[in-house]
Amino acid sequence: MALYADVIIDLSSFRLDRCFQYRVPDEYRDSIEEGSAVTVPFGKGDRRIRGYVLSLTDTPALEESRIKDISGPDTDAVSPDDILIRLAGWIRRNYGGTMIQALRTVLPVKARSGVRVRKLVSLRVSQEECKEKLSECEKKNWHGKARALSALLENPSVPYEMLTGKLHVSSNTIQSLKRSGIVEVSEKTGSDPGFLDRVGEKERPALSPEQEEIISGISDATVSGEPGRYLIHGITGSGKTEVYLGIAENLDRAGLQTIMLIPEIALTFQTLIRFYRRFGDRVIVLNSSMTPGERFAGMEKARSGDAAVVIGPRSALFTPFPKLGAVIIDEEHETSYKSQSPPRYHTRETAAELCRMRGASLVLGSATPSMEAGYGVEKGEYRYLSLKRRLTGGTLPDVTVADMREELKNGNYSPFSKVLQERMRTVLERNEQGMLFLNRRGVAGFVSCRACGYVYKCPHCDVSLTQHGEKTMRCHYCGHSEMKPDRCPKCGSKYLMGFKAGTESIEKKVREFLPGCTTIRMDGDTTSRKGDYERILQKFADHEADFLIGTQMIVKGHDFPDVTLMGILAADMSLYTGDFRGGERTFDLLTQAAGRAGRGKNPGSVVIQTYSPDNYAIMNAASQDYSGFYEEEIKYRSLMSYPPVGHMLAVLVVSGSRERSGEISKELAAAAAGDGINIVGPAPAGISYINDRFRYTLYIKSPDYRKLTEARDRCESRSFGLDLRDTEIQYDFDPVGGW
DNA sequence: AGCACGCCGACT
DNA sequence: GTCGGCGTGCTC
Repeated sequence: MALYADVIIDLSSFRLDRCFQYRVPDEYRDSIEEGSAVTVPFGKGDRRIRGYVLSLTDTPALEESRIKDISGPDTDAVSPDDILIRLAGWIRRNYGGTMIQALRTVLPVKARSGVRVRKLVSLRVSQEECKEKLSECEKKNWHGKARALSALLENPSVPYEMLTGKLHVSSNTIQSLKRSGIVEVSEKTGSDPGFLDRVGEKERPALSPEQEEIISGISDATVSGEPGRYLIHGITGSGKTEVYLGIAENLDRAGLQTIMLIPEIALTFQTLIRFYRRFGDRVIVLNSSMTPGERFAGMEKARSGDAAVVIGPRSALFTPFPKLGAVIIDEEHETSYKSQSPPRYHTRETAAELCRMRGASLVLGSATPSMEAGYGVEKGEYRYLSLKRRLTGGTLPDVTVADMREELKNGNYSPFSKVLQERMRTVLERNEQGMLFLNRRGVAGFVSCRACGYVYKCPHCDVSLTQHGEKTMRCHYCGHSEMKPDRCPKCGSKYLMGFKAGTESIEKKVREFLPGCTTIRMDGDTTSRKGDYERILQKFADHEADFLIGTQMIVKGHDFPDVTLMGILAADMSLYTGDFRGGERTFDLLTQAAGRAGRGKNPGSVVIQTYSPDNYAIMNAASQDYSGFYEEEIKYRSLMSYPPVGHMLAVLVVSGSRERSGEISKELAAAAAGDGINIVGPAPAGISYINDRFRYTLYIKSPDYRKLTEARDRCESRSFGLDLRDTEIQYDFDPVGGW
């Protein structure tokens, strides 16, 4: 009966983003179904190309003679099931791009190759002997050996790359340990982390009543067929991971699987080990260092139902489990959950859709929930659960806000306030450690008054203006521009400046200020090579420097027990980056930064330096008050109709000439126009010129998301009639991070 | 995307 | 006369 198949061709061009009809030969009548990956002849030369059958019919849509036959099933490709196809369709509709791009993001690559040989390092001596050796190494300041031994003490066997990679033990060091007969190096093939069978059972931590309640609440509801959406709000160290484990375990008992998502590069050995201890080889781990073959093996294991949990970054959302119980998104507010290439999907929303389709629960976890999650709670779409107690000990740090306007008034022109200077001295005297955090997001630079803190903002969009050239300031949303005046309109001071300072100059100033102190710098420049990041953190953990100076990357990281001071040098930098998420980003960064100090025995202190001490993001971060921040921020979003209250579609036009970009973006703006939507711009993009190409952006706003997808459809149909050679158009719904 | 067809300039 | 430039249009 099904004679014809609507096939989507595996070529990502928006001109081919539609179905082509093929005949299903008799011999494949049974084997080809909806979702099947097939090989079809395409184009003049009938070149063989992969396609996916989206639907089957028995009526031809065009002349019989023009319809070609399917060559056969494509066994080198994975065929998506109907849910995955529907999810891909949903992604295409909601985030733009082509259907084939959506399918490609949802499907694993089939490649049975490149299974690496993994080497394992394990202990050849008893625990006691190892402990002795460890203290010996510590005395002799053999940091590398000490790290290796303490890892081996925790786990009888550790992957070789884990030691050389994350823990930065050189292969020489391992050789030396091997020669002295303390460890042995064995090999294991296959994609399973081979040390599993040697990971000992460890006693489970006792659960707090809070944790128990959350675990059973979520898993009972899910198992009994009433999946829900939850937000777990809990500070670092409040035991979120234990809750995730508990949920996954309960679901597993009921035969349901769990997808555990973590931000990019955030998968620590510790987290991993905890999942392995609980689930053994029924955990699938996905990470960026895996070959396509290993990834595919993981997906097959999931499909077969042999696994209980998958842990990985956003792409792990598409793991084909037979019976999905829950998707857990840890650190849900992290920006890496938004894809930055088409289709620019957001993991949180896509997971919500997947869970809806599959009857699974969605669990978000964060110490500083996104505005989207908070708003979801407010609207009753998410159930709010909180973990208030800090289980791992350590006291909340004492936070001081230093008003840099006052410092200037008092003649302090250095980048360090008086308080910070004092605390830095104390750190050095007590042989403790300090971190200095320079927020360098938003390179372009806002314009502010150093005397009173006044910041120039767009009169229409209420985001900070950005300096362009010597004399002009511009809004990245609507293109509004004005001259930079000589004097501050509020206080008349002439200390108006675009904000800039680098970690390098700060490092120099620290050394000048405290001669004899040691510093390490961590930023884009010092972490260009693979492994630099871990190496620097490890050096600092080994107390090889008194101060660590760096950008946002120092905020996330392991606990440093000796760190008692966190200095945030310019809290304002992330506040005024010319987009509407500045406040949220600042609150998140400051809260996390504050949490870095005082993780050990000694109490910590945090100094936040700012020109806007009464800004609500800064004030609420200082008092660690999430709901206070949320209340203020949602008012602003609501007033300006920014997400999550309203919705916003960014359209980026890139072309080789400024005029063409401008013209095309104007055409699209005209095409997008419609009822209930508001068009802002077009204007030159934040970065208006890169790689000899000119970029314009256009923002389309509406309280109703559907109106935005409709506007996008109008733009797409209009663009068929435009000459788009040398031109690229990208769509980004509810953007995170700018262009 | 890739490939053919097609209509203009300098070459064995 | 013909080889080759890439602009234009189509692919079930």
